[in-house]
Amino acid sequence: MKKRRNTQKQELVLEILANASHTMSAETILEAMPIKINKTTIYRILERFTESGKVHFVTGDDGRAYYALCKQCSSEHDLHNHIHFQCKYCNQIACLPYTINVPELENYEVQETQFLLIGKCKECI
Amino acid sequence: MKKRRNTQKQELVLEILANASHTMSAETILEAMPIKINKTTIYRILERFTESGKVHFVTGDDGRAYYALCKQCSSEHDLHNHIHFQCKYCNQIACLPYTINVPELENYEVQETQFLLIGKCKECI
DNA sequence: AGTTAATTGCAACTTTATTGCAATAATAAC
DNA sequence: GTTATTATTGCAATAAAGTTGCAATTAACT
Repeated sequence: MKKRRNTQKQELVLEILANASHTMSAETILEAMPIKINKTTIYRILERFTESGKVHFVTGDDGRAYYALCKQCSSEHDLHNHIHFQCKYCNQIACLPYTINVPELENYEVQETQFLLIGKCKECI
Repeated sequence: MKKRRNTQKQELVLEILANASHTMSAETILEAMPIKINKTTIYRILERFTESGKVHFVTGDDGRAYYALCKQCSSEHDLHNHIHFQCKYCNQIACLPYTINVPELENYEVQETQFLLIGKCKECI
């Protein structure tokens, strides 16, 4: 993969994620796009950013992927081991500023984590 | 919903999960069934058991739901706050005997949790 | 300019899970 | 026991999320 500077579409995805207060699904990002863009492109942009460590995602218990800019994540190879909260009622997923200590496991090599709390958020209580 | 004793199919689902060393997807359970059964029925049985607290599930980062008998889960309203480990290579998800302490959050009411570690398991290292 | 490689769009497709409806089976009421 | 009621199951169709192959476009490099 040759290094190339970000295209306009890639920048827009980053911008949208940067301004988001919650994680966003691919579809929501698509809707937030000010210009016409194909959904496959969105998926591919997100995939590349996830691989490069700019973006991480949590899989909600609805099975959908929710993306966020890596603001809290320190390094390129961060475990993304902060907590996410998914509200069952408004279905939003937020990144919370709480980090979970990943235990040392003999038989497993941990590369990423997904810590998801599920329940009711302040808006919906 | 009236109380009724488990049907044969429901018992079989429980039995399969009880004998499993890892969590199982709906499809895997279907394949493990010794008798003919419709996939919709599997989904509905799993849904009921999940609601009643006999079974819990984790959503893998592939978006699929993986089910397990609640062996480690103490009460009916357990948070299922033990760790799961998903191997990226063999795609198996295991319940681990490590419990994560759920932090007290001001603005959120936690009802369930999904703690997933992702990486490489002993078999695949 | 011409070559090479990355990016994007489009349509078709795969996979997982859900829904509506009819058929069946189990419990309760008589 | 027979009937009424309610839960369970099967089947076919559908929904939703994400993926794939291929052609077209765009950007960088020489």
